[in-house]
Amino acid sequence: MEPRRPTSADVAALAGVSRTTVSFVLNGRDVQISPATRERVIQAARQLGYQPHAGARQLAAGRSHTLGLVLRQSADQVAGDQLLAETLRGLMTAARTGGFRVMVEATEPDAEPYGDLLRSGRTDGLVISGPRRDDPELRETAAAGFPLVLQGSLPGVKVPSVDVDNVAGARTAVEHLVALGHRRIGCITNAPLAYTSAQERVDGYRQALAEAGIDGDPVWIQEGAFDAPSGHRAMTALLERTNVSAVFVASDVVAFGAIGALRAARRRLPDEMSVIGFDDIPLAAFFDPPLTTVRIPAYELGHAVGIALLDRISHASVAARTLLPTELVVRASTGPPRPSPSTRRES
Amino acid sequence: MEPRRPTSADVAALAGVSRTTVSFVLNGRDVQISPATRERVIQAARQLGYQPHAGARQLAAGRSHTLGLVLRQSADQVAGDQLLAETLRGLMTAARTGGFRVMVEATEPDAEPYGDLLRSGRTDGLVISGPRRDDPELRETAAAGFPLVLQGSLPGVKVPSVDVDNVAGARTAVEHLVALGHRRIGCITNAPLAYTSAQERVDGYRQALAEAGIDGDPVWIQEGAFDAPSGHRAMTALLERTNVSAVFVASDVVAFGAIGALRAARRRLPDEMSVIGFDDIPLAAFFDPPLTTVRIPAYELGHAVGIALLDRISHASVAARTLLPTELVVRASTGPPRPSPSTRRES
DNA sequence: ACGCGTTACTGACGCGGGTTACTGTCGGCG
DNA sequence: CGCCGACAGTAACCCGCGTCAGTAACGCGT
Repeated sequence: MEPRRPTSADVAALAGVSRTTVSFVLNGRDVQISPATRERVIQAARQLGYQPHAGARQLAAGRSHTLGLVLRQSADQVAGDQLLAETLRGLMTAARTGGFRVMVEATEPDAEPYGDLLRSGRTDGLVISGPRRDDPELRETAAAGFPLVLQGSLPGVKVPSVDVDNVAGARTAVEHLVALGHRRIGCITNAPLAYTSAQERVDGYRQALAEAGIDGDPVWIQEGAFDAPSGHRAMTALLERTNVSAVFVASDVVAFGAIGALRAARRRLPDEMSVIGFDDIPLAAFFDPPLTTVRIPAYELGHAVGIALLDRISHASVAARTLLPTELVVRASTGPPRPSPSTRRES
Repeated sequence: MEPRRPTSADVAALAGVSRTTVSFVLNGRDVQISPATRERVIQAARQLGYQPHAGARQLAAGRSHTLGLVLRQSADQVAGDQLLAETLRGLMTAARTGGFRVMVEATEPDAEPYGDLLRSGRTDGLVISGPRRDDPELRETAAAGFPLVLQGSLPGVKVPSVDVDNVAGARTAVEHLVALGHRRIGCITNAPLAYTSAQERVDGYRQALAEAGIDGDPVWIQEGAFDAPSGHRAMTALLERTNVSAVFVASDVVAFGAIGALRAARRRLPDEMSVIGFDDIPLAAFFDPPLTTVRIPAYELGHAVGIALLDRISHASVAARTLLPTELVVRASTGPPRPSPSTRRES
């Protein structure tokens, strides 16, 4: 027989006060309790190892003190997400400052719904990570007034979002290539363009080209899709169909595959081709060559999205859109273009 | 004004039955309800979009239907854990089959406790991931009778554990090197030997050497510590102090750093040095060269640990120790030793 | 001495759903 | 015809806590 867990009534009995007083003291309500009593209650609680029952508290107070993180991505994407752990850590840290915990739910897009997390009161709010363009459940849930915050961007949805400044980050990357002297700059996306982040990074790429007075060529842009093999394919296409001297790959993982293709084609980095990535995953510094990339502040992203959600839950005002700055990390995969191998191609 | 969420009383009213009946039907209790009534209740619940209140249910039934995942590692380790996402997915999938959700908690060792997750009733059981040798809280919590399952191994603790067969995996790796003809085989650990997994992998390495009739040299073994830089350092030491022709690196991430050191030393893989890793992280296939390694079934690991915990919670019997098999994945970083550069060293 | 406002605390209700013991009804059988 | 048991369903209590309305005691001014 286990010694039944102590309840607030036990604490009250031990401290010689009413249960109400215990509740007031432990929840730090307005000071209508004498310091002496307060201390007695606290001691009693400590002595008993009292821990409020989460369910009871939730039932009575109407709040679960739990945040939900919904991973709205395919299994492969989740598995390949190098930054998830960091983002999660940031989110948990933020949650903890508000006395919250984090519940994680991975649902393939168009598969199981997540709204029950809210409707069952299991969570007080949700962080939706990496949604696609369309998500009916998102609209419904938001319309129902549940606190939601997007991690990522989704134009046209009235939900606060926190994201990395993809456009600026991509622009920075391409500006770096331009500064090195490149004029023919390819782009491999991190995902199909239906994904907002992919679109934004391409936008940044285009902006940088425009600012540099470079006429882009649509063929310079190839689509990647989250993983290294897609980068390999895209780079192969780029080598076949263009003569770019540098490539902005909007994802380190994809860049990894792209570099593999360069290796297979016996193109040396950075002499014969510069490659700049995006994300700065933990292993980026250990690529061969060490990858120049654009750092995403993953921890801060998780933290910021957590704070935003906490604010929403407490009805504080939340910026409709928060963009976190990225940072250029120059390593060894980029350099000036070679004078000119001049293998100009037609068309 | 939001339309208050429907309660079981609403469902009961709509179906024209008592709340008790609703509860019986929705929880699938013994068949003392006529099919017609049953159907009416189900329809009513569906029509109202009824979702039981998690807190109330937890309070009444005493179970939260929530699993906790406690990451007992330093922030850096969590960030660098390439397999976490997969393991988490497996755990969530297992949880879902039992109607459970997953709550994640990352606590630095010796920092915040996690026992309150259990004592507050927020979770019905915990998966403790990657504990070190010692953890007083673990012993206490286990002794208090809370359902715990370790993901990893911790000798001497009476808690069921699920882990990868590190010993066999390491042995397989080294046997592979032996089969290629190597006799001087180094080892870089994945972590300090205080970590069980590191110790086990070294044990496997030693076993394989012994079986092959090779007298190991203590200098052949260098300690890595989770990240690539540690692998770089360890490999540098190995190059300076030994003349091994192959190295078993007990972690792909560490191997990445080790390969960096080889590159810096202008040693070509696999001609001048074979390297085999452990884990088979998503990027392993895209190393240069593609890394031969030992695959950890990360998803299955998470799934198995989840099932074990679910069993413990429902008082089913659980194996004290479950070991999942690994799989050798041969890529291009290993090959036969070169005939003999014969730079035999003394000592 | 009395009234009145504080201060310090408590009684009792309700949150929503699980569950136990009970009631009423009907068919079948002796 | 009367009794019994199975069947279908229900009333009422309980889980542990937050909280509002209320009460007792006390100080203070007149």
